[in-house]
Amino acid sequence: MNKPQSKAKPLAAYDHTKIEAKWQKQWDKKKAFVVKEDSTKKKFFGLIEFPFPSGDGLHVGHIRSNTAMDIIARKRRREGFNVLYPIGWDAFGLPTENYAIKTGMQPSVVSKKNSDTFRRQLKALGFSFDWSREIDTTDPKYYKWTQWIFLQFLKKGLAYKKKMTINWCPKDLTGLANEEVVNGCCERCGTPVEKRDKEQWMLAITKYADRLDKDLDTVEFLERIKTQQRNWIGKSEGAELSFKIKDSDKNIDVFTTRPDTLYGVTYVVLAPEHKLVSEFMDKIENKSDVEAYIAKVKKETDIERTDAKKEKSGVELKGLRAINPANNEEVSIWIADYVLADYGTGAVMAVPAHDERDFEFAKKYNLTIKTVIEPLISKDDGPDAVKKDAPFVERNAAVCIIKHWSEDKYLMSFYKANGWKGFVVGGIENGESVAVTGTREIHEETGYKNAKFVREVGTIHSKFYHAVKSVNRFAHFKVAYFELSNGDRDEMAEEEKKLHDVVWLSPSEVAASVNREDIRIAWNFFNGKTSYTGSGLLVNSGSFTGKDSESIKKDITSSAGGKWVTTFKLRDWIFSRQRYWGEPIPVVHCESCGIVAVPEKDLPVKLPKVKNYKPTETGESPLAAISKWVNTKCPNCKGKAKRETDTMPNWAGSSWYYLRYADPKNKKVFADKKKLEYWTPVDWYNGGMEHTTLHLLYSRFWHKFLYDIGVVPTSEPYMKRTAHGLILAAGGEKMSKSKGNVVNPDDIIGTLGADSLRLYEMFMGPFDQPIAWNTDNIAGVRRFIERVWKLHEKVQPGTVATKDAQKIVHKTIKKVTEDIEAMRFNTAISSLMIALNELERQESVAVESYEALLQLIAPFAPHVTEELWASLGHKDSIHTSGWPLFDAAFTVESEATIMIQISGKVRGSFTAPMNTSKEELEKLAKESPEAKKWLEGKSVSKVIVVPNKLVNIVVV
RNA sequence: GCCGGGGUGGCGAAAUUGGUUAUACGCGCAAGACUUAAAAUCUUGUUUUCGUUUAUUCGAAAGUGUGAGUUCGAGUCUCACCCCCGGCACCA
Repeated sequence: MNKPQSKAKPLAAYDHTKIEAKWQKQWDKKKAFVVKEDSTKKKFFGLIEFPFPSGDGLHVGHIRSNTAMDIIARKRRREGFNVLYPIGWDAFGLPTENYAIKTGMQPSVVSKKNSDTFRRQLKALGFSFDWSREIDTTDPKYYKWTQWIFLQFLKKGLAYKKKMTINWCPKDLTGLANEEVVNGCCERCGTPVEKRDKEQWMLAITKYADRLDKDLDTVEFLERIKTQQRNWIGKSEGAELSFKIKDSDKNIDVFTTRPDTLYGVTYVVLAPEHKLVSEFMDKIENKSDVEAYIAKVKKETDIERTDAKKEKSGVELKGLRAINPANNEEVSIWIADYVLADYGTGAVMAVPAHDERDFEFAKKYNLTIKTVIEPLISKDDGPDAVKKDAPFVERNAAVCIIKHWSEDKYLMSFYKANGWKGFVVGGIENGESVAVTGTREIHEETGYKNAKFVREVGTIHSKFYHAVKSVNRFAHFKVAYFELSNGDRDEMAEEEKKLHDVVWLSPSEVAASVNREDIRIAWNFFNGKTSYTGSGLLVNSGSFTGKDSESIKKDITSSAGGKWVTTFKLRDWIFSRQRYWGEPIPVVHCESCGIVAVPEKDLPVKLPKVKNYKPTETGESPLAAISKWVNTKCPNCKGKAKRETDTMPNWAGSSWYYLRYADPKNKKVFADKKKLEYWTPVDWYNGGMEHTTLHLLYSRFWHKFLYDIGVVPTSEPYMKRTAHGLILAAGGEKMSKSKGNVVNPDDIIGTLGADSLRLYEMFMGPFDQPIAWNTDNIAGVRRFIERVWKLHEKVQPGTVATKDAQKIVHKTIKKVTEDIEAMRFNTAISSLMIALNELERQESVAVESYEALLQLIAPFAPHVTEELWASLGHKDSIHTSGWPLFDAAFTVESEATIMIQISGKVRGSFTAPMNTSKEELEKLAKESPEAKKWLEGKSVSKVIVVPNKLVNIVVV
């Protein structure tokens, strides 16, 4: 260690422009952040999403993410890690191509110009990137390996060509992947997508669906990222069952997660596109109706078709009947737009009693609704939770819904003890009917004499612990509906009056008061507006009647000859784009051999330079027009062949770029295995939530594939994934060029400096939360930097740090160290400000205190701290100095302030040594003047003492 | 509809695990100091209501989206509801 020799000479005024340029040059020259593999050191691979170099220049959002990871990277370096923090350009993509078309420039030229701007801007922010590893996805030396990976997919049969209906963007004139369609519109330009039938290259991501889902358990991703990916993959387990079509040898296969409701099937529904519909068309009696309906559905767009709010429609296939495999019952067959052709088997069994959509459909077309499940509510928490060791006692009871004789109001009992409202309930005696029990109980509990039984509504079962009787109760509530014919009423018995009042409520008031699940279900039953979709006890279900619906799903499935299967919502990845600016797909179409892969030795298949790369209306890539490039020889038979003219989506290059960082210049392999073993996996990856079901999912898929073919050492690419919140424009809207509300970082760097900008973006709010830009607030962090600069004047060589100064410094070390790890940058900076305020109050500041402060600020504001560090006489960079450690002796208080509370209200405080005994604290509190004042004339009923915190004296 | 995240001063936001008089830190605003003046800088103040004092002051109560609950004690826990943001959505 070199000894600092502070001269305590006043520094010149803080000139950010000079300082920032000076140190950036210096770091570049010294290759301060260039790393090599070093087996003696632990590695840390920190990653941010490499930017797409758009013509708009760097966005303040990039800075938020990059600064956060820069702070972490700088801290790791100083903790002794060998840190890889790389950068590159994800430069293929439509905006560049569109701009090139508009201006007549070559996309490669536009791209180069844009990445030059980005590089200049990133360097101006002082990020500690290893610039020697810079990569560019549009560099043939890079995309050679993107193409190579594609060939491996092809070899394993995971890349395949298929004619299918795809989403086509009429503005960008290209096909899109499912992940790129947002609410039926193109993710990039917002144009509603169209359907087109096209030959497409596909990647079989569905083969990895289960692992992509399951392996989320092995990585440290933010919970919301995991949920979102799981959602998207959409794993669902259920039964596949076959309904035979009567008088034929064909079956309708259906997928269901609720085989327990099989006995409640009253019809089956096919998607209008289902192939059985056309196969049986001649047998359908109402053929013309059916054909008309199919034609109508085909005309609808995806958005119209899948709007859940739209009223469902359908038409019966008359003359066809299906047979329920469970009980051989015949049911009708329908086609309807609410059944999707491409999910499950494209057909469903309809159970209107226990499925919302089926219910709605059945109501509309007057189809049978057959109840096969009665709700069973089992309390598993609270004081009435079922006790494992207590016996069950069954009991039948009537629940009475009672209507007023003249108004649309219903009777409820208001229980005075707990404020609950409920319907009149009474035990059913042996052999008694609900009607008899109900009428009797209504009279006993409410006094009303003329209740008339109208109908039974349904049954609800309930299991709970009956504390008074010390048994578990298994109650069967029969819900019945009564109407009062008039208001004739006897006086309520005294003991009933004590328990509850009688209140009349309107239907909406009833709905608002039913906060217990069983009462709510009873009320819903009565209203008949919804179906019961929960679990419970089976009825009308043959040999399964009386069983618990959850536990017999698999049994019912096998008894009906079905099988238990897993399905996914995830679809295979549409990998072709009909545009110029992407990696050419490295295959040729040979007249005699068909599709032939370009030999690996011939990679890369370079993008030809052309004059016109405008996309075409025909759905053919512009490359198709370049006959010189297209016409080639088959590598196999040397016969005539044409090159594939579709290109890859821009998600291709980004699916493996982090691997290339480990060995960016390798010409023999995409990355040397030893280097991969040293650097990968990525330890910490920060990026945007918008990539969760795109880039993040795609790259996990590629990585797993590369792992399977043995070329990468781990099965997951990223150990940890975090996400930053979006930076919005001042009004809270998205920043966009068209709205003219984009903040240009160059301006701020010019006026206030990169350090201020970095500090502001970290201080503006919680890192993971979206936040609106506010230029005024940058002044605060700029002042902070200036005050740190000025504090230098108070640094005197001979000064011994006071106890207070030491305490605040060590507390700050602790806080900043912890906050950086948790990405709580805003509170880390706030604690640095508090420390500065404290040190400014000192007469003079010890060198060690000031140094510690600078060392803590350094990751946030690397330039000004480097300058001040040097001014203290240090020859080595502050960014190679060890990360400060705190001494617990200074962070633990020796005295505690004890609050005096009287009946929970704070009335005063006193100080006492740490860990003073409870008895002592109580004594001290009672002797305090505040206590004396507030306790006068009162008597103490209870005293609560929390050591080191408070004494609460409760009085009456 | 379902799944996440959130609702605290004029604004961005703090508040270990329920417990040191809620609003740290920053912005803004107000007053003062310095200055011929302004900017910059520094100092002080800045939740609301009520009462009190000529005034500086002093005192009380309420207060973290709404309503209830648990507790000696709730921004923090429970229940119901309202609103905002993000994702998924006729997924069988």
